[in-house]
Amino acid sequence: MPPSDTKTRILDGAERLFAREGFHNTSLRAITSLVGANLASVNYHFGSKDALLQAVIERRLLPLNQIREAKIKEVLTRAREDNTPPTVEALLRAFIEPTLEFSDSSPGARDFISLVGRSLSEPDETVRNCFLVLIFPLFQLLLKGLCEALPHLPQNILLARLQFLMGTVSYVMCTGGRSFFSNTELPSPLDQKTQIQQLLKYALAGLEAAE
Amino acid sequence: MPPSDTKTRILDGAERLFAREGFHNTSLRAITSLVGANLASVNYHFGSKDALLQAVIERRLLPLNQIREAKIKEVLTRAREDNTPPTVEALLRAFIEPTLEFSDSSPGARDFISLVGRSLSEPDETVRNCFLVLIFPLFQLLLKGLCEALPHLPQNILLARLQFLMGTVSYVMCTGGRSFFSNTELPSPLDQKTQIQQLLKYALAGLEAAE
DNA sequence: TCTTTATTTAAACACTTGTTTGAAACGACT
DNA sequence: AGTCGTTTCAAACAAGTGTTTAAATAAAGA
Repeated sequence: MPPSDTKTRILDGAERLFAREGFHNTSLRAITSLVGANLASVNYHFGSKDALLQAVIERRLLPLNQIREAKIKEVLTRAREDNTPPTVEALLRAFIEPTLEFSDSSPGARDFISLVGRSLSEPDETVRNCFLVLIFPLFQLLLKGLCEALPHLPQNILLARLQFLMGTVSYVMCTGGRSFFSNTELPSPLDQKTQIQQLLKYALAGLEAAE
Repeated sequence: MPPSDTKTRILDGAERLFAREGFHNTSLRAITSLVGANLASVNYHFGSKDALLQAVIERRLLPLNQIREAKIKEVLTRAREDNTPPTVEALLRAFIEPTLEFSDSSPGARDFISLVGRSLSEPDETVRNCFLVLIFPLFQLLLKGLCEALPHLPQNILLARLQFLMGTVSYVMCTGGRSFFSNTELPSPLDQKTQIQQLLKYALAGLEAAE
């Protein structure tokens, strides 16, 4: 038996509700009653609502980031071995693909991804920083890779473009592939696989555009 | 004297706080005490907190959308007159540039833009729909324009790419040009003007990329 | 077995939330 | 003057918030 069954049940419920209703719009009572736990157990196991969010984030983001970091580093070292600059596409794939595989790995993971996707535009600075702190090193590594891949472009331009990329990635993440505009007057949306292909093409062209 | 001074003071305060702290994290007491109004005046003038949000949004978004719609339609009719497809760049400019001019028009407008920028990833569906309903016709018009500009690309692919664009635009809008990652280890960010130039280049390349 | 630690529970706490009330103050009009 | 519709105000309302408490229960070790 794991350290505490209720502890992970609370994590699961919090993940789900934080993702679907937002952090401030989710009460501890909603979480505990969803997973059949006592209200006080949240503060017993986690200490506070903020600490619960922290735990929800770290449980999934730490391992995910480890995978993404390893993949990006692999691209970088391989390029260094071959004495050629890394390709933007390889870097993008290393960053994006693990996220999607992870998103498909479990139903809770999908909620989590949309939670992370919304983190960039989270108004509450305390909440936002919970995410940013964990994402920043990866962001930095990716920027470094892009500088090697596109040495003819100034760093601050690459920084701006990388942030444009973060914008679309976080949008795709928090919509979970579905469109917010569900309307019969619009063409039917792409399936997830081709949507990702398109995302890669779109971002690739944007990042590599002439200055 | 306008219908009620407090009414617009409340709108201003709500706009500012909704943008900076988020809708659910802003209390009516915070708004009224910020602008020196009585708590009950919100319900007197607007009826409810939700209706206040609605009013905040409509006050600025209706005129802004009118401008954007006019500019896009102008591009479309001019292209039809010349019997040539509209250019993607002209469409993009018609969509993006009015937003930025508007954003610089007053300090409150800047807050408002970041509020709108976050709307796409707003977790609360009721809140999100306040924005989407107003943005949808414009979105549809822009898609139609893109279909004319890039007739060799399938509509559903253009739809996906337009949503990617919305992701980066809303990111730029809600950060207000500033980066979330403010760190000395990063290159210094672009000034706003060149950031917009870069955004146009980035989006243009992404939208026009081969299928 | 008894003892000690870890966990769960119901109840209460102090506080904030959006909303409503009814009286007071104001402004414009005759 | 006084009347009428509009606006402001302090106070209260009921409901919901995160957190704490102290007792009850379960689990584990000696």
